[in-house]
Amino acid sequence: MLPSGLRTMMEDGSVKRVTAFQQRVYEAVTRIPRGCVSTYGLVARQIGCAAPRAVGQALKANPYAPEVPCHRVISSRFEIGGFQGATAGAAVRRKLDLLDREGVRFISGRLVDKRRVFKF
DNA sequence: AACTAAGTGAAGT
DNA sequence: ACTTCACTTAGTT
Repeated sequence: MLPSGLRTMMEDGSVKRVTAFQQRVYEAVTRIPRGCVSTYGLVARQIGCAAPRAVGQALKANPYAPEVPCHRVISSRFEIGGFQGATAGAAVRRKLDLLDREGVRFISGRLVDKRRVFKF
């Protein structure tokens, strides 16, 4: 059971439960500008968390897409990372497409221009 | 107790 | 430079 202050009513009437940790993750990710990316590790460091995997878990549960641009978070080795619960397949291709539309390119699974990494 | 959308370093190819 | 592999991390269920 979660604290009662951490509920969010969605437009369709459903209620999503968002933990304090998730709110910290979403707040940080919202600051990543269009055309840039960050990494799970950098987001974790930014919010004072030592476990980047926990950031991935929070983004997987992101109820605020696309307002919280979770597609702009990739792995520290400049690989694409996951999207909508998948680490491969159609969902990840959509993530690549979203980034491509913002001018962020990947070649053979790796981010081309490392200057696009937003350092907070 | 088990499971992660990860990170790191080490060792192999 | 690339690919595994083992180990670690901490938040959620």
